[in-house]
Amino acid sequence: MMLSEWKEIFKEKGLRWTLPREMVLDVLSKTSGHLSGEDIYMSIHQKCNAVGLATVYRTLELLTDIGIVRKFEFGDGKSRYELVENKMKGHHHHLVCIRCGKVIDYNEFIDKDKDFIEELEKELSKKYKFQITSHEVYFYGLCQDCQ
Amino acid sequence: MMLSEWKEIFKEKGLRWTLPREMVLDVLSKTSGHLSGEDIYMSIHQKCNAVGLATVYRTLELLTDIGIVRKFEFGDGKSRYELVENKMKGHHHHLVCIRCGKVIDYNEFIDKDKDFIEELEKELSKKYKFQITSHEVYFYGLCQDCQ
DNA sequence: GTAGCTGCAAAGGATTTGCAGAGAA
DNA sequence: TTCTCTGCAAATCCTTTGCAGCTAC
Repeated sequence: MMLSEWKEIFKEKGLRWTLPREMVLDVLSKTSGHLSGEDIYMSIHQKCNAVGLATVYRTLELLTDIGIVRKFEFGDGKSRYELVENKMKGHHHHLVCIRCGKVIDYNEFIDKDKDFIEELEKELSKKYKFQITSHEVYFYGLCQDCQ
Repeated sequence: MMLSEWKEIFKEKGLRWTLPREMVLDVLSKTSGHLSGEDIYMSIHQKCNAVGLATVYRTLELLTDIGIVRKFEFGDGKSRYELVENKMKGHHHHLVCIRCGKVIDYNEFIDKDKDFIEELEKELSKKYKFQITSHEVYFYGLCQDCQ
């Protein structure tokens, strides 16, 4: 997605288009994801030290609320943020290294995956009367370097 | 598992069997899981106010390290703890309500699940040279009460 | 002009750590 | 006795909030 499109979304929702918001989106769109609030703040700060950490968090919360960004927890106490639009939209499957913390989003086997998960989702919805909106799959272990 | 077995494990590892450790294990073994550090501390405190919160956390970390307890993150900033031995050993599939935070561990469809996940695990291991030790599946949505 | 945003600093909540004393082995 | 554990309080880490000033519209 391009700046102009995000701007449009903000306008529709009556939100203001500001420098901090633009910069947060810029950082998120230029990385593969898995960035913490601090990461994003640091990245912005390198170019311009006029944006505060609190604003970064406030912006991330806003973006999460309006569905542009997705928040993850990988188990180290920090939240991670990623643009929803990214490649595997709606499909969040991760390999997490329990030693170094590296996270790989795998995109192989996704089709097989998808069919399976979708059916499971349907069955679970029925069984537990849950209105399911998303899912995440994590595999934990040691990456090649840490074995 | 019974107290005497845990005691045995502690002995083997040269760890001491103490009141706080016994009480943490007692609480964990008497609930279905998904307890936060605070929950466990409170639960212990009702019977005996001689155990500190820090000790509860230290004990949970120890139990996690030696593999008796498993730590989860459901996205609300608190860690949750659960005995590894519990029913669906090694199979951690959850339905999380994004409004009220309720978590259901589903145990239907586990067999179908299991085969699928195991095969996927094998393929991912090969492809990414990851030594996978565990996995977790989360479905997020609204529970019956919150819809 | 006027909400909505912002930066800063202070507050908050969960978890960890330092330390001297307590208590398993 | 010895060395691990413990409680307490203080510290830390990530995140949120209060507030007065700023700025997009």
